[in-house]
Amino acid sequence: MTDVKTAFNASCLNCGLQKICFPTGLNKNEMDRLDDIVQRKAPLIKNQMLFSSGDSFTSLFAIRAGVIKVFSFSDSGEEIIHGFYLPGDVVGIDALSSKTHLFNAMALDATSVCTLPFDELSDLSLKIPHLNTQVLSIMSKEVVEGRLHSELLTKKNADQRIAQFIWSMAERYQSRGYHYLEFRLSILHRDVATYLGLTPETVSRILAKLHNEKVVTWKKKEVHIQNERALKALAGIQEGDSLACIKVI
Amino acid sequence: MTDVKTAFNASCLNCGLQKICFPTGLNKNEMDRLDDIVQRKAPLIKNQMLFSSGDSFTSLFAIRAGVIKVFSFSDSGEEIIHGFYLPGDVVGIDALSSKTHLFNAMALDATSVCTLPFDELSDLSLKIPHLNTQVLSIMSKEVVEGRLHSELLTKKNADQRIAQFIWSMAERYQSRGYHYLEFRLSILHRDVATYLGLTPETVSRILAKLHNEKVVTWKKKEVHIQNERALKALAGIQEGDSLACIKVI
DNA sequence: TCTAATACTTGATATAAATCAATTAATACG
DNA sequence: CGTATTAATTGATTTATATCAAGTATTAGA
Repeated sequence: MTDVKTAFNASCLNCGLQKICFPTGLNKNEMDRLDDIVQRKAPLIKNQMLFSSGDSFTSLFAIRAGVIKVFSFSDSGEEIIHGFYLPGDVVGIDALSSKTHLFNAMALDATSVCTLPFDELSDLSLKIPHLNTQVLSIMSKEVVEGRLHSELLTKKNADQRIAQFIWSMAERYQSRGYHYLEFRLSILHRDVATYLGLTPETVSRILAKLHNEKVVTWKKKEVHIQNERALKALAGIQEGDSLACIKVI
Repeated sequence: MTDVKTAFNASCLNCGLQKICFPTGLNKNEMDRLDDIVQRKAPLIKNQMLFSSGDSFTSLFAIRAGVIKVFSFSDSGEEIIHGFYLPGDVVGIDALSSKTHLFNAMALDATSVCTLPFDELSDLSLKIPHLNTQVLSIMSKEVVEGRLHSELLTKKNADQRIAQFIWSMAERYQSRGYHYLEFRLSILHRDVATYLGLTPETVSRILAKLHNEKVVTWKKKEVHIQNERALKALAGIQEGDSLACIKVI
């Protein structure tokens, strides 16, 4: 275990994602105890499944690096994308009630995760009340996130959806301390279309327009925001405001 | 307190909603301890707010009778409806992270709720691990519910959305032991339109069609399902299958 | 019970985005 | 490194649902 930790340079205490992951608000001793139950394995390769619908639920997963796509299929076999999860985000909490995964989680890029066996996490939560609060907090943010997505789907047109999507990714990278005006996004335009309830053709046309208008360029997995103000305006963000206040970032 | 309980005939132990509310899986002693922290007040009247966006979060609310609409407003002031909550459902969990309500909750009819002060519930949860599991389970169902709503918004046409909405209400009433082919629904057609991402005109037209085709009639707050099979088929429910397996019902 | 306000209905028309179709570009892999 | 596969683009056309408009029905309040 110590070897593994060393190999992935990975204790919670040293992790740059502390502030947006589980350990938020834990003291050193508590963090060490959390660390003891965290398992770290070899990274997933692109297109590898973290879990699949039907798998029994045993653990939550905190993302250390990479991107995870969470999705399912409609009755008619169409893919439904529920979200893209970045470093510091936690996936798997939706399976807590059913004890079986109802969704699929796939790495879109080389992705490493911390595995938190849920039974052990539950036991520890009883001893560290603040940890329990953390788990509840992560779940409540996920609920709020879902409602923001519904708002996007019911109230925004195609341009606004795409602007909001790109801007929310920028904010999420910013909150993690990365560059937010230029970043790599290993998400297919097709997947963005699915997530936003649009077709790939529509996404392509709107990205072409945003590129021509020098608002934002997204080519070959690289996003360049050229006009932050215009992008935010399109996304419907009030100047000075942020999605972050209610968003899982 | 005893007086109040008597007045509303309301202890968890005697409550018909046990199986779909908090107490699921608690033994008699545990249920009594839960009962001790539950507060019951006079019912809300139609259009009265249970809480509003900006209110500080102190309690969860379990619905005993009536309907609660949870909603917010977009930047442009349009109402966004996130859900309708029935007896046995729990509202307020979305505020757990922010400690401030981000959404509004309004009674659509005379509605009575059980108030669960969250600090006391948290303390009790540490002593009754199964109660903690219950809270987590309720939240995870809420996440799944949100994703089903997103599926509806991205993959279903107007007819399917309305059929699915009516059928899901029928299932929820059925799971509570009420009549499910004929029931009172005190939800405005306009609110259903908002919830489903449609206009009132579209809802009106489709309800007229479903009435003519003798599938389902919804007039003056009364729903009559005349052709269950056709309704389920429209909603995209496989025969023998149910939304309930993954839905908060 | 009457009246005002709100909710719902129905028809005509407009429109945003889907669909269909045909290239071109990028990526993966032998 | 070249080829096969998959993804993205761009244009022409269709379509589901929104919008606009003008009614009728229902509900709430004096």
